[in-house]
Amino acid sequence: MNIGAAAKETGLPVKTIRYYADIGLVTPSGRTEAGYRQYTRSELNKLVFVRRARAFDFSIEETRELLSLYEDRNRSSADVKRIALGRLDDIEAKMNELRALRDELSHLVEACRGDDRPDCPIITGFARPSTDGSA
Amino acid sequence: MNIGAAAKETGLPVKTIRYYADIGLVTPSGRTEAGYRQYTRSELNKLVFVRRARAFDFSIEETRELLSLYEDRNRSSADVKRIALGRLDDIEAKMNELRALRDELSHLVEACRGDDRPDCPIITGFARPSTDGSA
DNA sequence: CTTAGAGTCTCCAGTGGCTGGAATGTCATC
DNA sequence: GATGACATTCCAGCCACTGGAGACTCTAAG
Repeated sequence: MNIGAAAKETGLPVKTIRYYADIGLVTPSGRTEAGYRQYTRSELNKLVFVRRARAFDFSIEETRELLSLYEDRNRSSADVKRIALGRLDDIEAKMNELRALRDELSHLVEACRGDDRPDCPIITGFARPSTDGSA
Repeated sequence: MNIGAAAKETGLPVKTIRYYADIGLVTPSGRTEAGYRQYTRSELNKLVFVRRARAFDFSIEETRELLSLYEDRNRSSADVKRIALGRLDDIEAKMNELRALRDELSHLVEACRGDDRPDCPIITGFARPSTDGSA
């Protein structure tokens, strides 16, 4: 199967599949005489796996690790769980960060009249140094 | 004031301040004979403003826009509010995305025994194509 | 057989927002 | 005058692609 068809099957852009081949994440089983990458059903499965893992914001390196576990018939589920839990922590941390951001920003937005007058708590809120106001 | 002192005052790395000068976000008022960037109180304020805006995940271009509003004595607060509301929408969207991610991933994690056996719902969950399962 | 168009190849450059490092110059202090 | 902290420029790298140029290959139509 050519790269274009593989792209359609997996929902990944052609460029991305080529990139994954370049970095050795999912390498095609072979090439045609003309040099066209050939993908088998098994590689398509791996590509889908990668797409899903990436959709969960696993990094390429984490995905590579998960992929090797995916391919390892003798893996322990503990190995996989460990990685997933780490990712879950990252997600929680990011969410907390965003929540704090949203709360602070929405306070500022609510305090702002949003009319044609110049006074704006958003601007003044940004101008005052909240972190390290030593000077 | 030299760039190092400006860095201390504003809480920004020297490299970053230099970068902001390069891209014309906050340009130093002048240079010494030796070519050292000189920062005035006013530019320090702008740098702090930028640091705060960036901490809110405003992009450099959004920050540039906010900064010009910050400098504009005749701005309307509506202009500022519009930008901030857009950012707030981005934050909400990102949070929803992360929430969905977390929920799905934590389902998988909960279903995984995490022992030395190979069966792992995380792996199988990734392997099945959830988006576009046309093939 | 030719031609057009779609698909594929490689390679290079750009994205955003810095960050690290090399090589060089300057300033203050001993 | 030597040391060390600070400054300069420029180039490269990060991440995970993405776009584009220029060349080749395949397929279908005429």
